[in-house]
Amino acid sequence: MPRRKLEPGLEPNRRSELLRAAARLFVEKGFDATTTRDIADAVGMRSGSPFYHFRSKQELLKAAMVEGLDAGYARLLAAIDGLADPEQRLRVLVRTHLGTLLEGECPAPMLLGETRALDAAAHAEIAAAFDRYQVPWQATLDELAHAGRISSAAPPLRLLLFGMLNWSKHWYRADGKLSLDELADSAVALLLGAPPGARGER
Amino acid sequence: MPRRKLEPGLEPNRRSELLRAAARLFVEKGFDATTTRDIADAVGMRSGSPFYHFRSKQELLKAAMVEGLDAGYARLLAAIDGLADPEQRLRVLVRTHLGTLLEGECPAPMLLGETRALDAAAHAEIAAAFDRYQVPWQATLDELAHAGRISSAAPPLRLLLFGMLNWSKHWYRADGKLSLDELADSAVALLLGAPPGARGER
DNA sequence: CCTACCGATCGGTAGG
DNA sequence: CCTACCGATCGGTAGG
Repeated sequence: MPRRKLEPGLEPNRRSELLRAAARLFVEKGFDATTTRDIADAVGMRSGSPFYHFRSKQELLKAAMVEGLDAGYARLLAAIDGLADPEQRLRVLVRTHLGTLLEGECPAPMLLGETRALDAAAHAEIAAAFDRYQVPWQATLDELAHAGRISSAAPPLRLLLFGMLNWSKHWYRADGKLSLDELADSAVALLLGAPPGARGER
Repeated sequence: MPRRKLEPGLEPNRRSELLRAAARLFVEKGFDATTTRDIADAVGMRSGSPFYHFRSKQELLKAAMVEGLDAGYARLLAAIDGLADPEQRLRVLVRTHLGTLLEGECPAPMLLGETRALDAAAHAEIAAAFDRYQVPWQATLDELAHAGRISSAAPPLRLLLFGMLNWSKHWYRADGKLSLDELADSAVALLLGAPPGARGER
């Protein structure tokens, strides 16, 4: 017996398959334009079956966002592990974030606009996940300010930075001339200005 | 006879009322979640009547975007009229754009994500309107680069700049501590770095 | 611009 | 996780 098709719920994979498909479709077509039938089709289920795994379409969105953000957070921590220089760390944060956003399967920040449909409790869970995600960013900006590389690390700076990165989802084309590395460099250069020692250490 | 209620089409106001209501609702609830009945209600019409003015819901979105962008463009030109200094002009462009976006009635850039629902012809019209809107920005950035105030005015810079401004729609609260002037200053400071002469001319 | 309406679709559920 | 289905809603239209 190769693999029982029955015994639902014992395949934890199905849940995350649904989540990934939902995230992709929500980004592609929007929350409202994506039907639960689309999501079911994408993973080879029948129309009613997603509701065995999730109570509602809203919960699918909430889970996709929270789990997507937490996965991105883990990727961030792994990428900056051991990097002591805040400038280098900023560069890695930016590049990793762009990778998640533009190449990854669950560009959670792009779904921010879709959360209109969610209730207050879901908003709170998502906000908490965003807060976690932003911790290493703010820490790095604080260090840069302390080192005099930027004039201030007040909150608007972090928000403007995320804005300039996240908006790239609207215009960046993977098949264009601009590579992700170059885009990351442009963003870091915009934030830090030209390197103080002319051509920098890297 | 105070005012004929009949004779439709002779009131050009109704069309722009529909457009303004549609833009506001599309931003608030999203294109798909906004029904043509919502839009009709918002201007006191019956459910079928918007279709007397617009062929489809899609055309309502397209018209709201194109006319919103062109109105913003006109506001931009009026605001920078006579400003010779590129740094001052950038500041005014940024502040005017934020005003349109965060206080105005038709924050067209925020509807960019909703255009998924439109066909290629509509996309082309909207892209043309965006191109018009960006002309004074690129010109100003080119001047700043020429004057040595920024190291390069290559296209990614303009796109990153729009991103950091447009994203503020997701987090900026008019009732918060940060004023629009302060936000504009933060954005300009991020782009230009600290003024070369320490505390600048303004 | 209104009335009356249609065909299609959608989120969700019962029961297995 | 499937079958079968419901109630509600939605974009759009005919005819005036």
